[in-house]
Amino acid sequence: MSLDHVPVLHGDEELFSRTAHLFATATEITCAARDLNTWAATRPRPRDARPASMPRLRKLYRPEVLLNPSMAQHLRATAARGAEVRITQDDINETIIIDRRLAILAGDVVDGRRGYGIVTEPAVVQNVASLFDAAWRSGTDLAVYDAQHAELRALAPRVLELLASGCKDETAARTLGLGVRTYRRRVAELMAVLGADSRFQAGARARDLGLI
Amino acid sequence: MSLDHVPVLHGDEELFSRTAHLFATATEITCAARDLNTWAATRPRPRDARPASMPRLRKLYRPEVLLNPSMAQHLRATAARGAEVRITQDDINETIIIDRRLAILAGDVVDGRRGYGIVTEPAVVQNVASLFDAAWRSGTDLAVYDAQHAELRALAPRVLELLASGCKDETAARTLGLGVRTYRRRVAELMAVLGADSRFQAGARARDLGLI
DNA sequence: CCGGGAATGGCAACTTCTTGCCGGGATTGG
DNA sequence: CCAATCCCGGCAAGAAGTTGCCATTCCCGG
Repeated sequence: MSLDHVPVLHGDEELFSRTAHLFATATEITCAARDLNTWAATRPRPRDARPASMPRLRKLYRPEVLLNPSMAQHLRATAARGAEVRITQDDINETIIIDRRLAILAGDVVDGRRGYGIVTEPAVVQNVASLFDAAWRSGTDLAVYDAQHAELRALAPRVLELLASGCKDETAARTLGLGVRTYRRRVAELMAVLGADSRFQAGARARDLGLI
Repeated sequence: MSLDHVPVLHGDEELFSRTAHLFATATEITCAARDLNTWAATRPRPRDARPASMPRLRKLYRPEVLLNPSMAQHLRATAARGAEVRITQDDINETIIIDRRLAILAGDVVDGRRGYGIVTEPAVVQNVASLFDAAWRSGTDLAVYDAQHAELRALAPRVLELLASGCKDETAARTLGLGVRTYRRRVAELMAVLGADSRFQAGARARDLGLI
């Protein structure tokens, strides 16, 4: 197996222009992402007046995407159009798998363009698909997760703002009219959703997601 | 004085195309910024083969820009080309003042484009210029500041990485081969440079500056 | 009206961070 | 070589954040 032959596309435009025909003919698309910067945001919907050969769409995201109202709304709309959307706590890699025969792996951003590795080697694609399946099984359906965390998201923007302002928990809690214990509960939940072990990490991630 | 007539340009391209002639004929330009995303980064140098009518250039930045090696290098190069560069702890607004007659005030980012307010009203421009002067006087010359904080910047990237990894101070210190006390000194210095009161804020700001 | 479940917030024990203090080792200038 | 200085890192007191526990309250379905 030659490991040195993985074509890499640079930037979203190149990705879209070179892979559009694959999406057009696909019957099963699975998609995993840590945020919406990668796939969906820049490609709102390929062509939503094409319900004839609607492929099976499975989308797997990390919970923090739901903290961004517009991202959350986008996902709900996607689900409403027939896609299966799940949320997982797993530390997933950003991946698209088409018909279990081709995988697109998002890489690092270089010079403002993200690299996308195109994998066709069947054995590798199968492995990637297995990893996806495992994460998929561990995921929660969007609607369920959504309901469970409704009250968190209601408060999250203000909590984030207060955290970003640098004030102490005591101050922030009073500002929100909450007890310190409850405020800290919200912060802890927020950090769990962000997958952050420390407040520093939470701050970085929140900024990353454009939540502050 | 009518407050409702401040022309606003949207996005860097529009700003550059509409104000290029102003920069070309200016004899004194002052520039304040919290980071290099606003002015300098996207406009490396207007035309550096034009030393004939070199205007007086004063640039004032917040210390955290120096944490980014490429930003720091850019500033040093700017200073080497004859600009006066200072560092201030003040919470400055992003501003350009041309010949003390026109001020360009950076505003918020909307739809990915930053708004730039163009102010020509003499009284307002004078006020803005006074604010700038005050901050300028409180600033430290780049070379001096640079020397004072050399050893911090050497360690900063690794400290930031460890903070971003979410590990405890104990772990991070040992990873760096430092005592916990020293590691915490570095973190405190870093937070001071970032102007952060909490680690959450520091994380957000670090991410903001692209330091992690 | 009553019992169950969920959210709240006070309490408290612990952990983690923050900082001043200070002695010891390295560096530098005389 | 000595002294001044700087940086390091242990110590410790105190502040801030983390979490389990639990009584109280509210809401809801029975």
